[in-house]
Amino acid sequence: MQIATWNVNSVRSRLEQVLAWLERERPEVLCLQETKVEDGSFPLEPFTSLGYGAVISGQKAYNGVAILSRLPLEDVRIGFDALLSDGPALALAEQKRVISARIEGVRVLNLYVPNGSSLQSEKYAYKLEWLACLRRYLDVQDADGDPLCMVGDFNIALDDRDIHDPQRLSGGIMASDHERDALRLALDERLADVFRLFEPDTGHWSWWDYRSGAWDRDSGWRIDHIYLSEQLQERATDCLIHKAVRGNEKPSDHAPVVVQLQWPPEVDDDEEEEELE
DNA sequence: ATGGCGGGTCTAACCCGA
Repeated sequence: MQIATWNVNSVRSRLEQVLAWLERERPEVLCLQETKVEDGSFPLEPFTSLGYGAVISGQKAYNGVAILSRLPLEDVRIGFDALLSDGPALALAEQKRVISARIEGVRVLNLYVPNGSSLQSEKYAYKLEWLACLRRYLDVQDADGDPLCMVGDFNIALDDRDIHDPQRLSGGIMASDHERDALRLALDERLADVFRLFEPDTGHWSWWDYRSGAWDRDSGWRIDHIYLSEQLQERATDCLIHKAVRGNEKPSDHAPVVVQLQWPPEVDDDEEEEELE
């Protein structure tokens, strides 16, 4: 089972590229961020034609998330307010950044974390509030007991290996202590960045700025992540960034990230014998 | 570098992203 995440920077602008990639790669699940479209205008039909069901939560011009799946989507939850009824969760619900569904018994949570703009900005305070709310949301969600695959555009480089020029950029937006701590607090030992289970080295990016020739200079950041709970970490065999997609004509500034899972777990011989007893 | 590019929509002396 393959689960992918991709900030497409407008699903309508990127439609032909997303469809071509889906036809080629055929992941069971693709989570989209920055769809930038209200639900009534989301292009559902091209995806259903390829065999993908969809659950969506969008708004005009900004943000927007969706989960596309060739397997049944169950128990869909939209916004932090699906699990939290307090003031902060309700206030954060205005921006469409959170959607989840259960797929083959796995809770797939798709997030578009606020960027924060700059450390002095009100948007940075919003980002920290949002991450604090994420932590509380995950605490409530834990009661489900389902294995968790949390994906998305986190707009945070977890450590300096994830930045092309840490000397210049570390400590700034997307690489500051407060936001890194807030994300690590939300992860709280229960979730692992699956890319790092396979690749310890720097030099692997998922986002390249449209400006300043960042792509040509390979000056990127790794800010698109897939986090797995313990049960799924043991089932992961691969996590790849589809870098070539960033070289397309009219690309998104993000590349897709894909995890390969042995899921549902194969029943091995020992277990079969136990079941027969 | 209050820069760069490329989405969006109130098509602009616009806003926003990362």
